[in-house]
Amino acid sequence: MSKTLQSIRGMHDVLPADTPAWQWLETAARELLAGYGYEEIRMPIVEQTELFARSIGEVTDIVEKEMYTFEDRNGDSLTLRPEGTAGCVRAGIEHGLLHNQQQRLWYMGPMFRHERPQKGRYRQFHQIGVETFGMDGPDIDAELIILTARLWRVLGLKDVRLEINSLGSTEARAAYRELLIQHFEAHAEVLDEDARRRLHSNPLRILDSKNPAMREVIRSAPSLLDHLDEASRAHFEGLQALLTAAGIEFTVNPALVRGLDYYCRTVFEWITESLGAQGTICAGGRYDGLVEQLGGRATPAAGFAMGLERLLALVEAGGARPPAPKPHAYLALAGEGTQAEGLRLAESLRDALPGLRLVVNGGGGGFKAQIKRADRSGADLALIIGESELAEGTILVKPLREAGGEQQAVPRDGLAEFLRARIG
RNA sequence: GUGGCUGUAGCUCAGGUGGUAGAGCCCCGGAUUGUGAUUCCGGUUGUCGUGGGUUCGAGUCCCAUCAGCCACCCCA
Repeated sequence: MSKTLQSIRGMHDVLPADTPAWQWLETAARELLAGYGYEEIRMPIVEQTELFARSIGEVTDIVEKEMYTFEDRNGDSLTLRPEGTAGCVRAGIEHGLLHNQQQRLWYMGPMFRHERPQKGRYRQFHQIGVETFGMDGPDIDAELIILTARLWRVLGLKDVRLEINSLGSTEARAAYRELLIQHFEAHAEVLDEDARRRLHSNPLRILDSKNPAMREVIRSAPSLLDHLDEASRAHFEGLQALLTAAGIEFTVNPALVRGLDYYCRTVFEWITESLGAQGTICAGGRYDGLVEQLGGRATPAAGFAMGLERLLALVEAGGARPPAPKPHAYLALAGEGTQAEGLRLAESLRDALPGLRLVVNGGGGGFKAQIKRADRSGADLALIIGESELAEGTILVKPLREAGGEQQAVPRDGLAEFLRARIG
């Protein structure tokens, strides 16, 4: 007795009913990124574990408990990528794309995190990542945000808002962190269990707490924005001016922190209220120190990633239905000798009409059944060859969608021309 | 990793207090010889997530396990 096999928890098949939506989203993103001069890069989905430990941060949740890590046959520790930036930087350093150059790159593909699945969160999920290198001004931060805003327009997304913040330089961020820990330690008696746990792992997130008992201690905490270094302050003000000039609405959220250690200065998140608890559809920021940290020459960098499952869920929630391509025609073949003739005809039609979407009946079946399949296929036309058409050298063309459409016999030699006018 | 809810035909779901399973949709066939989506008639479909236990007997009770959904945590 064989047990039925199923997919791994949190890893889902994308079925034919859903692939049109995926392709629509992917195509929209691809075209938009090309329009801004971004080039695609493709990396392996497996990297040395050390790469992620060194980039994302040893004490982050991702590295501590969410990675799919395993031993290669030769004993190396490998990991299924939990995000794309690390691999992209590694590839850029390895192939000399970054030193003294400007790059605008993007990639798309699956990422893996061993988390408890819930709405908008899966163990295998898909991201489009965009990374820029060699540009240190707020202009490129603004470009990244502006292009995502355009993508939302293309996709018809409405319920999204932008939050931005600045973490300051790596040094300023570390100094502020210490200040914050001191502040909360001084008021340890009012901290709840969550906050105590986060005090040393992620003190900035305590600012996010909704616990009313902690409202006062949070309000009186030092603000990150008051402790920015001068250069970061200028950078952040520059970004805000550029966004305003571009007509992009945003709110500054001083509590916005990204979970990955490598971020500095600008961070941003696109958030929706329409998806439940997992409302971040796109997030990113600047990571000027990462390239050097991974062994390259110091190179300014900024980027973001968007979650495709979440984007698609949002498109769905908004009621938009990406179109599924239907066949133009369905070829029904009933009777002696019609199969060979049908296949030959189909190939000659494909030669003459490269964009033609034509389904040839397979698996036999009676006349009635084949017409029925033609209807089910969604095709506009049924092309019918029975024994009498075979003898006459004609094809019966039957409109399936247009009201009052009459079927007509078309000579075989004229069929391609006849169809040409009817396919987009 | 923690918690709540759920798991019956391909799909959506019924199955009071235990007595070995149903509906709709879908699919297939038929309603005069070669014509779909409507109508009528007929038909197929299940180891009731899995494994134990209680019982004369469990879809129905108990335990475990797997999976899904939602929330916490964290994040795209």
